[in-house]
Amino acid sequence: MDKPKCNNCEFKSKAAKYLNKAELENLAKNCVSVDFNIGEVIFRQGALSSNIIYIKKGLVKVHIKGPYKEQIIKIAKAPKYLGLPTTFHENINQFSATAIEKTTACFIDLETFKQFVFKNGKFAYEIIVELCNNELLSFRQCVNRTQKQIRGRVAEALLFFCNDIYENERFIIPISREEFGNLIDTSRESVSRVLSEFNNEKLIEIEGRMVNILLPGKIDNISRNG
DNA sequence: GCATTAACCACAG
DNA sequence: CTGTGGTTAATGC
Repeated sequence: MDKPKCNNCEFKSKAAKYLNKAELENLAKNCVSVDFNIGEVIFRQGALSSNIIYIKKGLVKVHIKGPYKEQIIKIAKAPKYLGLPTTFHENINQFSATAIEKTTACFIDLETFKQFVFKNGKFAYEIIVELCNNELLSFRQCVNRTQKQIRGRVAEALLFFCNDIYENERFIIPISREEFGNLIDTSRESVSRVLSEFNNEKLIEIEGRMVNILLPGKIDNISRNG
């Protein structure tokens, strides 16, 4: 844990770029940066919090308790705000976040953050843009989870890792098969099966968690057509 | 009926 | 933690 120098932060959010010098100094005074190792909980559902959390670096899984089990909502890559949707009206976290890669997160005092929103329109606008994107994403995830079959959902998840997270056809799946299944709402067995199908069909190469997408076009097709 | 899809179980690395 | 095979239930021709 250390005091960040927000002024010349190399991971400054799009919104924070609109903060002036005085505001950035104020932010620095009311914010701490914390490093997390893989598997460490960044914030936990049910715990009290008066912070906005900004992921500067790393990869995080967002999860929430359902009626039966813990459910992974999404994988979120830095840079991104995470504590946002609930903290304005609630000071109890409504979901949890856990690091799945080495991650650095800033904990920003809620009152300080609110003042920026009240007084700096451009800052607030960028926050709204991020929220809108989040909402759109969760709408899409909702439709896809319900309407696509498992092959489509696995293909979609592979493309997500490939395009949105690693920007590379070769990558290492950052979660277990169990968690993969949880994320796309299916069993670990089905994930295993479909991945080896794709492997046998020469669409991907897979060895453990290492993936190489050989035919992104075909995978994209499967993803689209469910 | 028969085929497809996917979950659950069990067992082996 | 994974991969695979058998079984079972639901759904759609």
